[in-house]
Amino acid sequence: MQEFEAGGIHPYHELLYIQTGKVQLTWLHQTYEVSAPALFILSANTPHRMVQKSVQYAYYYLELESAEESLFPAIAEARIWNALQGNLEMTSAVVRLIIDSAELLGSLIKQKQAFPVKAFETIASHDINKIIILIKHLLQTMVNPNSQQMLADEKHSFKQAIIETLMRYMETFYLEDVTLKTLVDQVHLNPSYLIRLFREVHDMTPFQYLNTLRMNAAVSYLQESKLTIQEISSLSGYGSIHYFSRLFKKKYGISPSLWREKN
DNA sequence: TTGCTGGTCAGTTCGACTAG
DNA sequence: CTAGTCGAACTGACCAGCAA
Repeated sequence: MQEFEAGGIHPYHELLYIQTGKVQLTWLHQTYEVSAPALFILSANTPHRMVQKSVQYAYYYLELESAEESLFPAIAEARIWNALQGNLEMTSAVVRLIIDSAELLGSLIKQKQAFPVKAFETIASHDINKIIILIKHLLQTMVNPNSQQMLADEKHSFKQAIIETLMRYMETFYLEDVTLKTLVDQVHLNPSYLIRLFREVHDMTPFQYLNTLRMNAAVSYLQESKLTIQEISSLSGYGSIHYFSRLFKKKYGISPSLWREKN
């Protein structure tokens, strides 16, 4: 079988529905091997790659416009939903509704030519909004502390998903100006609670983790390049050479330039 | 369990300085 | 002149404690 591959990274959110067959999707360092029906929700600017795993398969994907984007679940929520794919509890009325809606949307896309463009876009937009609202409703039910369905391991995986979202974010954007606010915006939690949660799961604060990433990058630049300390500090995500130099000395006991000489 | 508040201190920036 | 260090001042991340 010649394997088909699709995917990439896009500045808009995406819905990916597997109608028939079996595929493998890699998204945010997670690999999901699923059989139809499965509906993935892919956040904007997150790389993903899909590989076919059966001879017969069919899928469609939709890029979301700004109106639908405002409704789109946070990355942490998307992670939880995507992890459920291929193993959906079809006896759940809400899950049934979501899948039926995705099927209907697929039928609509097939008959796209039968509608004026504007009419097609309006109908599709309503279907997309319905699907997103249903998914968010289902996730809220899952994470509601009063819900009977909320099992201990689900709670754990929810926290894990939030922390992993933050870690992947910092791994991707460590060169940018990452602040507590940008992290908060990723998962929509209270800042102090976010830090407590991160420490609980990872035994370090978000910024300790970020600095570890940056320092690792700096060390490899010192070892493998002839860049100046100024350039390395910038390429490692430090806004200021002064701060980088001091942080480096604190960690390794000597300045960056001396470290390079000795290594 | 989750979110908020206020105090503390580490993180960050900036300007001055030294060495080569 | 460039690269790097140091010290002072400011900012905001973090923690502890409390409330809902």
